Amino acid sequence: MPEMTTKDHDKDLTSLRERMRHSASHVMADAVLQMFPEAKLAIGPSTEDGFYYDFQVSHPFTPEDLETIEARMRNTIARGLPFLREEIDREEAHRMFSQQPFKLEIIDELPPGEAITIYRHGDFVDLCRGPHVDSTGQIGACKLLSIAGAYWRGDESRSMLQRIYGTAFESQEALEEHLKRLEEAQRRDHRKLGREMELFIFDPIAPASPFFLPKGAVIYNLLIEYVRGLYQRYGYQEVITPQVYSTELWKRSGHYDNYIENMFLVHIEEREYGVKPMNCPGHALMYASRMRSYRDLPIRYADFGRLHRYERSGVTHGLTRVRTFSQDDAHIFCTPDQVHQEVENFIEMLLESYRLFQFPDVRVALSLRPEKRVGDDAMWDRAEASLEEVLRAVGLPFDLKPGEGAFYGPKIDFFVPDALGREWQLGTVQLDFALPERFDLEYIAEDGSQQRPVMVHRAMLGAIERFMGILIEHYGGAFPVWIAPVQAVVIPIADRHLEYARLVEKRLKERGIRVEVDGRSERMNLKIRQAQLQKVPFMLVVGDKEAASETLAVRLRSGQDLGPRPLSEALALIQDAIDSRA
RNA sequence: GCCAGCGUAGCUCAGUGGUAGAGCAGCGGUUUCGUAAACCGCGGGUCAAGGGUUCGAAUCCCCUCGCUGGCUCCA
Repeated sequence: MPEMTTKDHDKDLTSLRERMRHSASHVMADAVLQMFPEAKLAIGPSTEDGFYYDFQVSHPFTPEDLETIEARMRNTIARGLPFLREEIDREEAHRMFSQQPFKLEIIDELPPGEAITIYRHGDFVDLCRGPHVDSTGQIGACKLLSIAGAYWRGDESRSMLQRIYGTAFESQEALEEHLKRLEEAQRRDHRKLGREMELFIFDPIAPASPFFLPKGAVIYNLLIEYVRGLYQRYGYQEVITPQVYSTELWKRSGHYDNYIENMFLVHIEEREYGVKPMNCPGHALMYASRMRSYRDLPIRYADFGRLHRYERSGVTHGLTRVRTFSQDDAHIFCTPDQVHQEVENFIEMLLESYRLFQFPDVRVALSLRPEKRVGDDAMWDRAEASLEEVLRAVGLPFDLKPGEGAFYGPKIDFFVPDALGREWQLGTVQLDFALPERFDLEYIAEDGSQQRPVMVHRAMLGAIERFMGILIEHYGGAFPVWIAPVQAVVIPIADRHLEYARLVEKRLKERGIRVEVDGRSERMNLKIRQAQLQKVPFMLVVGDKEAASETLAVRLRSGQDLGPRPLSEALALIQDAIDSRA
């Protein structure tokens, strides 16, 4: 027998948990049926770190119900009932699930000839492909977590079911560890940190619209400044465009037909205007403002313009889904031949920035032609192939998402998870064949003919707001020094050290370091504690010794005490940390 | 938009039909201190908004707004 490797062990554990959780969902459905015999069962799979089951019941589940269900589940688990697999034929399946319309729907969609399997434990039976653990006794420690609504088949036009989420682990310790991780993640929640660190606020007077406080604005502007630096190297030109356009523009761009319910409209002097949800039509106008030669291409217009989108109530979320934001948006106008190189250059720039921020779990998706689309198949073939080639050329693993592309072209999206593992789209690069058509964009080719350029929409960080939200959670508020809103706090021990503290402040400010002096008549311990909570990278303590010797006692937010350092050395230390962007 | 939950002081929260509370923060004072919370005192509320039930509502009901967790959506 070969020795079992860690990898095998992980795989076994994953498979055990999957079977256990799937089994737990059956046990939960059993408990729900005991309490509500008229409940209709939908589906109950295992998930990344738990399971759920969807039910249709007229009685809305309450938190108390959850406790009762959990108690019944524990009872079933304690009884150690075996899971029994059976194969049945279609007719029998119909009979068996005659009271379960959702199950009937699933049965009818199974390809003919495929075996129909059911799993039993005790008196409960469910249509199910399996696999399960051998007996309910093997389920381990489980806990129900929340109640949510979910559409049958994920279809908004069909009934809303009640979903119960839960999780199960092989041991009580593993379960508790998981719950602790969740709590830990909640401490990193950017909404909580944003308030505590005075980065931004929200006010119901402008729902889903952040107000960036001075410290938040520092980070916001530094991100933009960073992107500007990249643009300089990668050949982008920044432009500034209007905020509000007559709806004639949105009719021409197609937004009026496809996006109007997400737009803020204003009526002035009997004319209708739309606040821009995107920059692209404005850039198309600039492109079209003069004759273009193939020699001018590619043209790369970058725009940090503020966008407004009326996101449906219920979908907004802290900084990560807002109604007003700006993106590191740019549009590249190029010849079809240049598309590959442009997309590749963009991905290179994007990966450079993601490396800087040390995102460990970037997921890449290539979205292909949707059913409703513009352009002929040959064009889509070329466009999709071109994006796929680039991904292979740069060696990025990616998921294919058929049907998920924009109506105007295929796209590559970059997703990064928040503290709780929810994925958010940050970067995107989209090919667009529709807008150049609608705006009649042209360039004169080498042979003198008029040609249609391709438009590439692309954003690297995506919405700065969303990016900041992810960044806050990623670092738990302890930003790298170059981006920390306050890089150093000078902490005088007693009032008599204030004068020297001010001198230190002056020296740091001369270097452009973002420094504050905590000059309150408070104890040093309190000042250190508060600087720690604010995650300030450098705490510079000054007392009698330091004032006398022109030194600083340097403390890091890790808790490490570097002891007294000459002023010049401390300055160099901070400067290095900033310059390295680490 | 849909399902469910929540909304009490700046923040975190207690208060389930009978006079609105605590801690932190804030303000005033005392303390001048060596690496994560000194001490004493004082203010602070349209209990989200509106309507209803009741002798009486933070508490029960209706409606609106906002937030949270999901679902759908993310052009």
